Amino acid sequence: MPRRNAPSSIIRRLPVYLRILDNLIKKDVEIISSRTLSSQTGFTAEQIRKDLAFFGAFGTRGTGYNAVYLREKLLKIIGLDKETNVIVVGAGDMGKAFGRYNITKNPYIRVVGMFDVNPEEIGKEVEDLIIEKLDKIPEVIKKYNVRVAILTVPAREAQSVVDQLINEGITAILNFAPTKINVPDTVHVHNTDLTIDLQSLIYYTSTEEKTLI
Amino acid sequence: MPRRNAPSSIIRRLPVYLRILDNLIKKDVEIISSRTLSSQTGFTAEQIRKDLAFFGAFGTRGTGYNAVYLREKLLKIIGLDKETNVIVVGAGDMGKAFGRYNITKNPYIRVVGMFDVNPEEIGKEVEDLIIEKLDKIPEVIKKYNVRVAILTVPAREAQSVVDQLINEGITAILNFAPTKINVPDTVHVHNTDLTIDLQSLIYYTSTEEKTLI
DNA sequence: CTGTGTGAAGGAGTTCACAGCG
DNA sequence: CGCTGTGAACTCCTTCACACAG
Repeated sequence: MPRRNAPSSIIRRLPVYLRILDNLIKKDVEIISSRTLSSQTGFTAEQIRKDLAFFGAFGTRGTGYNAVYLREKLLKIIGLDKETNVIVVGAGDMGKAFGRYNITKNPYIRVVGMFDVNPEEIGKEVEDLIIEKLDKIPEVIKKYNVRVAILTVPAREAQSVVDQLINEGITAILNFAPTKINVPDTVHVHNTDLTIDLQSLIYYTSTEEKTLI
Repeated sequence: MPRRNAPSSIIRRLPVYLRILDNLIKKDVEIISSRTLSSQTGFTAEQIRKDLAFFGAFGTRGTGYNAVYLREKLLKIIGLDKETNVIVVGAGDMGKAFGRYNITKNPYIRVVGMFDVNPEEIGKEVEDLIIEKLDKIPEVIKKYNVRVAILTVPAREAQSVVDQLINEGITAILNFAPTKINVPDTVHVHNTDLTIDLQSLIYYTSTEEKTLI
């Protein structure tokens, strides 16, 4: 469907549109304009139209976008029209949080496995999952056709775990380990690093004080 | 110290440099080149030099950067030369994870309070913190001069909590609630949204399969 | 006359190529 | 001669302005 490689900046906004659409459809909204999407997302209306137009002309001039139709298009573009299974590697506090809290409430994505090295953690239940040893990963990947992994292991273990995961067929990694991980071009990584995020926020609090003086 | 408003893209890389420097200094490395930083961070050497040069000439031509000196400069630029206190609002799994796991190990940042609305959670201990009611926030903010909050409440509560926090003096928010929050220009927000991150990753796994066909 | 779709202009950040200094 | 520091070229995205369709 994409005419050429879509800019990652667009790709990161699509799920935002999808979420707004889901909410509005629940409220029986049928038609939605780029202006409405703009006020709910904070992106400009022009940008939203450009983003959507990148994948095709989904709207009706003078009217707006049909919410249900646009939602279906977005699902297809993102790849959420079929269920996606993911695994969580690293069953620390953070991993457990993802295992139960965030994802189970998401209609499109399902956590099908949770893994850790720590023998004390093995066998513990997190929601409907049982924490297993890392060497069970290949089995689960095969059974559920998993391509996406959430990585919440300590920094020093990250690279070796990543190497294993890639070897076993993972092609996308959501990395919460506070370190750079090396992957081949075929694998996509998104890094989220609390320390980096916090420290860069602190920059703004301190410069604000400076400029006020 | 910044000559003009620093681009946020630079600001987000500074903590990465800092982390590498900390690691290298522990190994008694004294001089470090932009090339070394490049291989450890994945950013290009030119970019790293530009980033650092934005704040001043910290290196020595022909040699490189003095690790300890550069670290001190970075601490000062980011605002980590003095201890920064933060609070966590929302003591769900995610909030608890941040309360104990990630931040207590960070030498520059200290979590000084953890808050929730749920009466069942109040009084529970997380590491050396006791979960308190939201109305205790002003007290803690005053006592510890807090400017930064980590927000891990459900989406529907986010905006009202944010309004309170800003009212009480918070100027920077690390937002984990899966929703857009509205703040005045004086307040900085960084959004981290697991669902958005996962869904955009999934885009790449599905397009990869398409292009292989 | 409303709201989408889009070429053109503009802006922000990155890469290049090299000057400058130890 | 090595590695930093930096103007200039370039690339990518965003904003603007308007044509176009209902």
